[in-house]
Amino acid sequence: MTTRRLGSAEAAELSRAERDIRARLGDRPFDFRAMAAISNIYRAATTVRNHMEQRVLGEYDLSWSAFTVMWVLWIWGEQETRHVAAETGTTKGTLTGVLKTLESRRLVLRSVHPDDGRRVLVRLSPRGLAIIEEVFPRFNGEETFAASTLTPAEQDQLAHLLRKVSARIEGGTGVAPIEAAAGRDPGAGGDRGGVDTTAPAPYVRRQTTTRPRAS
Amino acid sequence: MTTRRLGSAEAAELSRAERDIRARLGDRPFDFRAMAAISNIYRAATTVRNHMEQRVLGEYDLSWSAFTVMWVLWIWGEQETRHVAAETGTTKGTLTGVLKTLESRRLVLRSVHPDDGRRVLVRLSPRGLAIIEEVFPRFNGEETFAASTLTPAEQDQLAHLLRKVSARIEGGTGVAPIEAAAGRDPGAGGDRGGVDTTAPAPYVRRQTTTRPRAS
DNA sequence: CCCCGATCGTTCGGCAACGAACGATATCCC
DNA sequence: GGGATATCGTTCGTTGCCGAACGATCGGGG
Repeated sequence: MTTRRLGSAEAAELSRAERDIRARLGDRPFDFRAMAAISNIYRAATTVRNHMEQRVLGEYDLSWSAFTVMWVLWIWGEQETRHVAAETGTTKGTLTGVLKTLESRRLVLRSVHPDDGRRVLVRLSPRGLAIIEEVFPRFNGEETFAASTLTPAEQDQLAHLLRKVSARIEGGTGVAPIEAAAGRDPGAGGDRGGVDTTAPAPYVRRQTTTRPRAS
Repeated sequence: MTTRRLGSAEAAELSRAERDIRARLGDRPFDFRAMAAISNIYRAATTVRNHMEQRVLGEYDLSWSAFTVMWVLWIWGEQETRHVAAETGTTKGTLTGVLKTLESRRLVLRSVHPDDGRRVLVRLSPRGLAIIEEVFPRFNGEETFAASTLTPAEQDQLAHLLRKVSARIEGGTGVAPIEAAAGRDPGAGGDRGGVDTTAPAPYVRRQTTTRPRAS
């Protein structure tokens, strides 16, 4: 397939911003097709997250991260904190703070691992369980709403395409040539005690800026 | 890994997390199809952003927000800060901090609006211009990489589906209708299936003006 | 002129998030 | 056994990000 000029059908769908970008950069050899696909992922994600925070989570005074932590504990039950951190996509340090907040509100309970004094187990309190059982159905209702302009087949297609993008990045090493990235298992050696290493929970958050520091 | 024997074509593709969820919640009337579609948006976005920060932005000591600000100034030229805030999807308060950082590194320049002492104009410095012209091609190269497991037609399809989701949420009213809130004008048009004319810049963190806090 | 409301950018408090450093605990190996 | 090493969660410093409060500035009306 040759790189073709912008078709009118696609042009009609472009946002003003996307048209401006082509007006500004159109003469340079950028990959506008990939740019549209990838950047719209980010845009949709922030839109969805803001929607959820405003419509559902705000009412219960839950942050996104607090919700994801409770959700993980709901699905998988009592967990070691390191598993929760991996599953929610946060660092250990962040999780400590989130758990402190949740514990102060008596939504989760911490306890020391009986066989290993270094580890800490965390689980939902009865109160936390009641909250998540009330919140999640509403959350899922908003997911239905968000996807409601897509047909069922399109929803499946969207999930399918997104999984391929995630797998590409998670498995690959970047622009540097790699092979068979999609099917690889990069999780060898990681002991996560019954939790999948390669695929985090759906509502993972590792979004705010890190500053990997150059210099 | 490619075995299909779980009842549906999609089942073979589910991550372990997604299978566990169905094992835990499968007897409840949730919309698992929408859940897969929407939650994978968030997961892919997190993956993409982390990838970009580590692979490209980190080398230049740029945060994601700093990059988006510079990118907006690159495409649209000198802007009033309120426009930059709207375009990058941050609040005024956040932008102040980001601009302060960028200005301290001499990547952007601030100046008072000649006709209105309240407003502030911001533009790229020559140094900032050099940086973004060096960074963006690499950024776009990583977008190409991220999308490289998709065919061109699939990339277009992905962008198309995501635009429909974003438009639904940005223009729609949600499950529990809210009006007023005002602040931003989500374009006329209302609920037409998918074409979005008032979208912000691609790499935005979308933010709505008024957030009805609980209690 | 001068007040009044509106607008704009900054400041501030609070939470989230990261990486690095740290102390405590467990395990390995001689 | 006992010291070196590894692992785990917490603490610490910095940045991002938000909403609210604030001071400065502009415009209109009396």
